[in-house]
Amino acid sequence: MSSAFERAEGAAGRAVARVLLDSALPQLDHLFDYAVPPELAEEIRVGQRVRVPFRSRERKSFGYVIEFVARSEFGGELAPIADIVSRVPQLTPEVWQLARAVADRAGGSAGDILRLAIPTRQVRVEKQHLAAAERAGAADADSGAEPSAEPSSEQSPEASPEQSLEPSPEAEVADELLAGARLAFTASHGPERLHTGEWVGGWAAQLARLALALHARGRSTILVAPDYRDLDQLRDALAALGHEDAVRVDSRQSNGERYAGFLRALDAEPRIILGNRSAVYAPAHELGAILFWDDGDPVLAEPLTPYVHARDAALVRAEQAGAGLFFSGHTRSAEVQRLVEIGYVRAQEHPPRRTRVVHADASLTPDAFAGRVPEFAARTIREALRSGPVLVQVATPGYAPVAVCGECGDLARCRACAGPIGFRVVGRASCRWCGEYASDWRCGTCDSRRLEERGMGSARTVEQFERQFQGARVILSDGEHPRERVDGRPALVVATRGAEPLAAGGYRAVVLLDAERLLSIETLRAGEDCLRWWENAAALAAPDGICLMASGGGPVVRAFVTGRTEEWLRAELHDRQALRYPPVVRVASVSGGPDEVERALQPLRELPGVDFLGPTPLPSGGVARRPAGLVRAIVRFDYAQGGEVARRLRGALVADAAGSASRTRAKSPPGRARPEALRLRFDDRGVFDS
DNA sequence: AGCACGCCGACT
DNA sequence: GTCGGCGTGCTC
Repeated sequence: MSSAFERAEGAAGRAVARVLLDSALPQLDHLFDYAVPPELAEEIRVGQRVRVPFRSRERKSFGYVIEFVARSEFGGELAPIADIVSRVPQLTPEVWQLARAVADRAGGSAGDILRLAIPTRQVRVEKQHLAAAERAGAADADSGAEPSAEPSSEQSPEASPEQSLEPSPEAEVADELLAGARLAFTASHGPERLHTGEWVGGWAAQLARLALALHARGRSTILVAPDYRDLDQLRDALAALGHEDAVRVDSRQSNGERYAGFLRALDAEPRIILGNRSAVYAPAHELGAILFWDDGDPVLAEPLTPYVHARDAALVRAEQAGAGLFFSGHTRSAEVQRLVEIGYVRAQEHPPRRTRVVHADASLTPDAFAGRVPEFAARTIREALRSGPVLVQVATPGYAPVAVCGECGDLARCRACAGPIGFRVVGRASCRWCGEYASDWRCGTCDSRRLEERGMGSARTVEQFERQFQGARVILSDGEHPRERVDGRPALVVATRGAEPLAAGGYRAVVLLDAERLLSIETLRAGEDCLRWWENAAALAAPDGICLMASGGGPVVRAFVTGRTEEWLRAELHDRQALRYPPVVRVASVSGGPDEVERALQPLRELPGVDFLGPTPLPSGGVARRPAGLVRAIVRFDYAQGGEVARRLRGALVADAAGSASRTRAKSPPGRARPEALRLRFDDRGVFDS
């Protein structure tokens, strides 16, 4: 950023520090100039966290030093920086540039992105890290080697097999990525045995080899996977290849662990950074590539403002850093498919190895139900159970998803919130929205008090299977009690989608139930999500195992059964083109009071490639306790207009927030934020779902 | 968010 | 001529 400039100009060139303040206020999302006092001139650096006076001489705010300039453009007198919080420059120029660009694209504040990127400091952890780095530096100076920030406790790299540059498929891909390639890769089904004896998905072993090939070339890699179970597999695969010291970023870490990893990522060393969605913002020395596993998983969408999807942040970062991008999955997301079709991402051509899939549609043999599964599926399960584990994927956790009146058959509704009632546990009906137990339930139609179970949750399926397959070991894995692994002995494993355990050697059979129920989820992404859930489950089968689609029909099921998922996705994207649905266009939802929303939309009306849905009234009350009178509009725009749309909506947000202070004071009593305040949300894939 | 500034009506 | 209401805009 300004380092060359700094050296040239010396202390005079650093007389003024430009600082980004910690603040959620959109009006403050720009740089403020501060004088660098003489006593801090020696130590101060770009990227350091500082304490500065703000709003008055006494009140202090925190912020990051973004750059130095010789003199300020600001008209008034500059306040001096009060303090340097830590001598470690926590914000690298690359991450700053990324945060700025990502925030601008999403109509948000850079500070909101930095909160995801930089963990809170832990003094003890930092002292430890700096002491270790100093010791290593001193040791290196003695031996005449390059100074290194590497803590001395780490393994010597020569001891591990990871340094080899031998030709391999991964080495070839690594070279392409380092030349800036952007690739979409469909990973083969099936598990792989590590030389430690552990089993991981073949995809994990492959991504680990790729990350190590990049590491061997002296470059850092960011490896992003949706959840901790995927991350554990990648960690194991890396460890088996001799790389024990990947930097981990995940939500289960303590803040100390997180900060320790962050400091290691900051070191001037190539690192493999392994993490969830926020890992895309990690500092990385000489970033070579960002690798994604299963980018279609919705948990990669950030739930905090400005709601930027990890994939989008990675696209920006790869572009800025000149790094490669690698999207790996058993299926392709609609977003990556779009990137392939516009030629921005290149699809790997080799057909992946795929589990044999058979369709055992119950509707073809209507009398063939012996219990939870059609007779043909039951035979397959019995057969497979003789030699190993069998996976059964079900749609719903709990006992029975739906409760109906035992007299008239009407759907049972919660007395408190009118939500649907179901059985999470056998014999215990409760509301699926508010959780209230339906102990004194009465039917609104016939006044009966008798509730009946409808539908099959995972627990009820287990109950059925214990009867139907007597003597079999039945194992349950769901969101509440996930099982990461099962051994290779015969067992009937019932799992909800996404909670399937990995089986040593792979499952003899994978049975997919409830297709019609999954497909009936009314979202724009239902088809895409189903293909992802099914392919990910099928991938857990042994190479000679079988996958059984036990029900359903229609284009999505057909695409899965015949393995023509890419064709289906192409057609799906083509349909969305006609409808102007994402990801063919971008969307932003603009909500708030009718006047506020109208003022925000006004500047967009003249832009080409932009259209509007609404504004329409938002429902009041509900779980969010939203007041009445609010509206929402959906703005759809071409990618090329994204920058301009975001800039104008952001302008409206700043104006609304600046004016809001006075209006709030005048009217509502002090309390929560002004409800009619303007709210923006870009690229929310849920906007078209009811 | 909090605080200063300034414009307009009501007062000494 | 001056005090203080509150709407407006700035915070380095």
